[in-house]
Amino acid sequence: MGIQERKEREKERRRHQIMVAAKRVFSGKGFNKTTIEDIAREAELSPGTLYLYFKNKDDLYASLSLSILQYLLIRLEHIKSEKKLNPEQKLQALKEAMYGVYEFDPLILINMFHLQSSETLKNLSPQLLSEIKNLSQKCLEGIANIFEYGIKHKAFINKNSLALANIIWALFSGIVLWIESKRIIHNENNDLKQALETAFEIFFKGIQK
Amino acid sequence: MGIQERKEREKERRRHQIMVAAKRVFSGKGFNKTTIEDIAREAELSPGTLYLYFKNKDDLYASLSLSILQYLLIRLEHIKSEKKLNPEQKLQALKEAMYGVYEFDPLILINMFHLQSSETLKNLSPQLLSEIKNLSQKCLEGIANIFEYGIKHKAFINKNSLALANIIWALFSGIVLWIESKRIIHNENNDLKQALETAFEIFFKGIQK
Amino acid sequence: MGIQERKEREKERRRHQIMVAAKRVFSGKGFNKTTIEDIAREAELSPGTLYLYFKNKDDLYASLSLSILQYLLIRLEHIKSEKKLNPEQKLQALKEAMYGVYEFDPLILINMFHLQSSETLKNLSPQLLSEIKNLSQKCLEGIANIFEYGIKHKAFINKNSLALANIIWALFSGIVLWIESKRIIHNENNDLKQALETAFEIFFKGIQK
Amino acid sequence: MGIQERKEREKERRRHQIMVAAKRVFSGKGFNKTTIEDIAREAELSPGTLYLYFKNKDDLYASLSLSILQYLLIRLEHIKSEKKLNPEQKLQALKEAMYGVYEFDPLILINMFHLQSSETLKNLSPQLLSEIKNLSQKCLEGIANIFEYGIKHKAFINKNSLALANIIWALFSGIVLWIESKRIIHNENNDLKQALETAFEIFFKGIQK
DNA sequence: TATGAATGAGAGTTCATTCAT
DNA sequence: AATGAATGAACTCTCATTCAT
Repeated sequence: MGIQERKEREKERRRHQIMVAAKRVFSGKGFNKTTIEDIAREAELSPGTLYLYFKNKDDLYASLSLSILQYLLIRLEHIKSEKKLNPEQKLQALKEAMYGVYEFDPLILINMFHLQSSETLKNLSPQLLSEIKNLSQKCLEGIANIFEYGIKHKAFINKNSLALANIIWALFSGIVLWIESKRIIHNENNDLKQALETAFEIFFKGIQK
Repeated sequence: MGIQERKEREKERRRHQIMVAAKRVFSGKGFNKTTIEDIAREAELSPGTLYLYFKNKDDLYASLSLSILQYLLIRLEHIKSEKKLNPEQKLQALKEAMYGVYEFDPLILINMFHLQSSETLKNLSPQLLSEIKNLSQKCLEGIANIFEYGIKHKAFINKNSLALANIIWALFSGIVLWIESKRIIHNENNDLKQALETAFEIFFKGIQK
Repeated sequence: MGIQERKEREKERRRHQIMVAAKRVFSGKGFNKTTIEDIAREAELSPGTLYLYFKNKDDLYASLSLSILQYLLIRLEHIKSEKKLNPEQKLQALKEAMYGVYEFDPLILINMFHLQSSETLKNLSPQLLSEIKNLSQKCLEGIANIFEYGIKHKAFINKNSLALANIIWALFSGIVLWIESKRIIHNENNDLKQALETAFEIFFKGIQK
Repeated sequence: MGIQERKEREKERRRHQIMVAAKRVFSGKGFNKTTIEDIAREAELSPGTLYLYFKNKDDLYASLSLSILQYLLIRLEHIKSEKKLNPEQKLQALKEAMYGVYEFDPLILINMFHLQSSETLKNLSPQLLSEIKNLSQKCLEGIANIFEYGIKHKAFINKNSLALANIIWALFSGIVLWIESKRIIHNENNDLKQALETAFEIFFKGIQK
């Protein structure tokens, strides 16, 4: 049992090591220009080994997203459980959670949004796809829950809370991708934090009663 | 003279024919899964012919974006020249222009946002890249101009107009991509128009004085 | 009749114009890197037109050699008809003829030696190949004739004259190609004339009785 | 340790196996008509495998030349170290070395001279090109050394020894290519050995004091 | 479990040649 | 006679994946 456990842990650690390497390479070169060998080299493993831990390249890519969604979900559940916060404070907490997700690992986040908006989605294994769907669904519900709370307390305008969640999520991803894109196209080093701050400020003002 | 003209027109038509085919295939399979032969088959031409009209696959892909940006720019200039509109009406016009862009050709728009947020950008010919930069720059300025107008008229809160333009652009792209992504992941057929409508409503409310 | 003749002459001129262009391009880029379009552009004609004058690319390439062989043949026949020269003087004349051939058009000459030593030979039309064979045969005989003359006059050692002709021809081509190759590899600007001079001097000394 | 060594050896063997196959195919069809797939098939490997051992087609082609130059260099160094030979005997040894090089592998030798006199040179990797330059430079110096020796001993006429080396090298390559070419054009099966013999005889006579 | 050599399908692209005008 | 747009076969090279060790 102890041995089994240790093996389990070691396996998990190996998986993690690969994901860290993958994240770095994907972020630097993008999905298509990244080769399995690049990742293997970065992880100091052989290409074949990667296939012991991930079904294929797509799966490895998508697995990165799972970790960040899990992190976000924890933050959201934490917000939900904070009974003392008023609606506005919850919104502030959401903003911080989102920025926290970005700071937690910008590269992974960008990866995830790329994944979200890309053809890769179509090639995932059904199982992984369903895990992602499941998690992102839960996250959306977590966000919606915050709006629900504000609406119930007559602090926010009466809109469908899930619709609001989708919009704020789209806003978040749009900003992250657009800022990143400007960095590539224009070599501008725009300040994401500032942009997010402003966007949320406007959004919050926009939904207040 | 007449001959020259006719040839010019035919050449343009051929280019168009290829772009239409490309758009369809790219939208269906994504950039990387789309092969030149796919497009050629769709356009009922031979693969070699495509290279008479486009330097390579990247260029063809990016060319699609140019057309839609041009369309948007025209709409924006039109809004600017409408002297009788008050700030709120201009914002409404912007919303309609954006939705118009989507309706003009949803597939191309999605293509463009994919391009914007992807590695493909890094591989474009400098010339084409600069054309895109140039056009999108002008579009952003066009949007900023609307906010400028509202700020000057004390209708909008006093924020940097270009920052606002970036945010609304990010919001727009985020929504389009996110809705599209939900269509793929969840087979949901979400209503983009409704989402845009709500998002703009909130945003407008958020920047009003 | 006059018309027919003029047409004939114009056709010949066009052929010539193409060959001149081809020579320039082939010399600059080598056979394989040269495209038919390159040549057409240089000749200020369209690709299709070239095929009215030459069966294909190989033929065009080989045709260049014919002209230079013809030139050499004339020089050789001239030497043969010079009854007043002694064997040594004839050898000197041969040397000058060869250098003359080089000067007549170095590019074509190099082209021809490349052709001689290359795979292209295998792809020529039988007709063109036989023309080349025929002409080069005659040239070799012309050279052999000079040696024959020297042997008969007891000025040269008694070797098979055709064998000698082959050797001097190989020496000539070897030097031209080798000097050219050094120019490419080492960026050296070796003096072909000097090398030829020395080589012939040694050779002549080597066959004297 | 033993494992490492064995792997090294096997890798070398694989490389060799590919080179043998390449040589055969190149010789039969020439550089341009030879496809990577041809070579792979001949080597009983897959096309991809070739790229594990050679950077590209050009590199594979050029690598063939390296082996023969190395062989020649060894022979030349051997001649140099033979202190008992007089100048004439050294020349005889050079002749034999050259013929030995031909016999060592006629196909490779012809390949190398083709390479030398062709556009392919322009496309080699700088590294490989410099290896070839280096080796051929050393070979030329080795040959020049023999002439030097003869000149010092007053056996040969006083010419620049490197110039003589270039000439004999050009003569050698010229003969090999010309004989090969006659084999292709005329289906003659000329005797290279005889031609070389005669050529060297004349050359030697030509440089003797 | 880990390796990494080998695979081989498949991609983008080129260009000699054709043929309707 | 001249054009040049269109063809499409053929090329080199890449790389995700497998499997014997």
